Amino acid sequence: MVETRTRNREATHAALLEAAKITLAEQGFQNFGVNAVARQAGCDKQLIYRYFGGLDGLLEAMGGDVATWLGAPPTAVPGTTYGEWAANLADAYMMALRANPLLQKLILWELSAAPGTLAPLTQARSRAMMQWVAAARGELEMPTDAGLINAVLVAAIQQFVLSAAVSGSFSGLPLREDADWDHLRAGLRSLVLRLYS
Amino acid sequence: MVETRTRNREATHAALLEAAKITLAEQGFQNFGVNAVARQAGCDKQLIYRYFGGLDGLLEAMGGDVATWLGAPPTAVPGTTYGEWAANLADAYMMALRANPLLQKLILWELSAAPGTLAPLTQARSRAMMQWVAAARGELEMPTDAGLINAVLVAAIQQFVLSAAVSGSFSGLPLREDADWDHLRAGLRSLVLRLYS
DNA sequence: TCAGCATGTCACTCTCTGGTGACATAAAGG
DNA sequence: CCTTTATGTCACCAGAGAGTGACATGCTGA
Repeated sequence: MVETRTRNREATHAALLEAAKITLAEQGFQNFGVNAVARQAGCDKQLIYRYFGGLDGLLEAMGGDVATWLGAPPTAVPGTTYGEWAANLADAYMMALRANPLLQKLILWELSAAPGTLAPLTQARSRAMMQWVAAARGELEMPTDAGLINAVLVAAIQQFVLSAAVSGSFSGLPLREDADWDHLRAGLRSLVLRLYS
Repeated sequence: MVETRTRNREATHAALLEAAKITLAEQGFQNFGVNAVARQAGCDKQLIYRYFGGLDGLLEAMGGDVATWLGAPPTAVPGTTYGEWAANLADAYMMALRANPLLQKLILWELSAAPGTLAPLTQARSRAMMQWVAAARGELEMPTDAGLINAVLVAAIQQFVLSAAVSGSFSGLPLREDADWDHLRAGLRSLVLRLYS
């Protein structure tokens, strides 16, 4: 019988993982470290070394989780064109990322870290992202230049969300209120539809 | 007669500014601090406090410089359409940013810093960017939705360049060799032209 | 019950950073 | 020549972080 005991390795292990996510989401990667995570978890940092072998191990463990951070993708309605599907997915991704500080911080970290140091998490996130898209796409076939167009969309969306989180705007266009975002969503939708027409 | 003396406030002042740019470009914002800059400049950090009042003052001083970091924008050929102009400018911006680690690190810093802490530099960069674009545009008039389209272009370009610098790719498309970039440039150009047709 | 182990805590070292006061000396002016 | 000031250097402090060895104690099985 495994109840909640004062000493419980599994529970502590899980608590540390949860604390790591909270710390990253709330404090950002700049303040992410063994001390901060242990503080958040309310236990000693020594346990991070014992149970995960250090920060690297903790990051690897977080990587196993990353697929769940985006939630479920929107399901493709059977009758839609590729353009409509792409517009819906771009919209869904933008809103999901906007509501997810943890994922924002991770993306930022990947951009800021020395190359290679964040490899496990980067790969896990990349794979999760692909799966998210693949799950949304039914058996729609892609136009030839969809790869580039979608890359541009994803890139722009990420930059918008990251910039909005820190400055409330990007390149002049305001991204503070919901109305601002609705404006952007509408514009982006028509832009995607035009590109795929 | 102001020659190069062993003691020369102006020269030291300039050396510190230069060292600040080098440090940021080479080490990134994570390692940017009074110690690192002083090391780079080969003098004591005390002088940063004395001549700039601290790191904040040094950043403000860098802000005065920022307009020159992008170099001269491409001049608009008189007979071009807005779409061609936009495609040229996007291409020029992408290549200029790609060749400019200092600007890359600054953008990344702005995205990662706590809101407000980088205000002087952010404003200076924003202003410089506007001037750069304004200098390139002659008396072309913008289509109605050019604001959104251009924002998407700038956002995507920045994300591409930042991601390429750290991982050599973005969302599956490789961005390592010049050939990769040429491919992206061609695709982006046709995409911009289509959007503005 | 009690010995042994797993879990958890503490204290410490080492290094790095930002920041400051005290000191040395080159330059300039009387 | 000598005083004064500006320029530069050094030594130090407090704080935070990574990492580690020693210790305390709850849990478990014999």
